[in-house]
Amino acid sequence: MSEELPAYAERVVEVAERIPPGRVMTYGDVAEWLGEGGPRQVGRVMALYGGAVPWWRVVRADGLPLPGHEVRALEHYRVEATPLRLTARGEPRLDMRRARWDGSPGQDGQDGGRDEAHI
DNA sequence: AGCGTGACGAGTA
DNA sequence: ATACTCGCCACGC
Repeated sequence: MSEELPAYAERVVEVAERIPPGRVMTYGDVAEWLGEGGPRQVGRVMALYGGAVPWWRVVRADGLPLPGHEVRALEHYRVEATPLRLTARGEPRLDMRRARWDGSPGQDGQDGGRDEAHI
């Protein structure tokens, strides 16, 4: 059976699928990268069709994991060695400074030279 | 038609 | 760092 999803949704999931392990993209970044729609649109698409793609690599600009899926996301982050940062409250949140992916090739890995302090 | 809500983001206090 | 406000767009009542 062919799942015909909207063209915009298809682009969104394609971008999400193209995000390399250990890296993340914000909803706004995906929208900006596509040049269409906004963060909320991307969020809606992910909420509906995100189950077919690595949804944990698409996060909020705050770097806060999805409420309700924190454990699942953190598990993936631990496996993929995604740069994390501990907040004052002791809650693990993504270190956007290093984990953010701009969609350019060559950044599929971590930055070298920098001391990787993944929690 | 208006109004509220949501897997958002940025600005301001 | 937190809390509040506004802008954004699509969906549902």
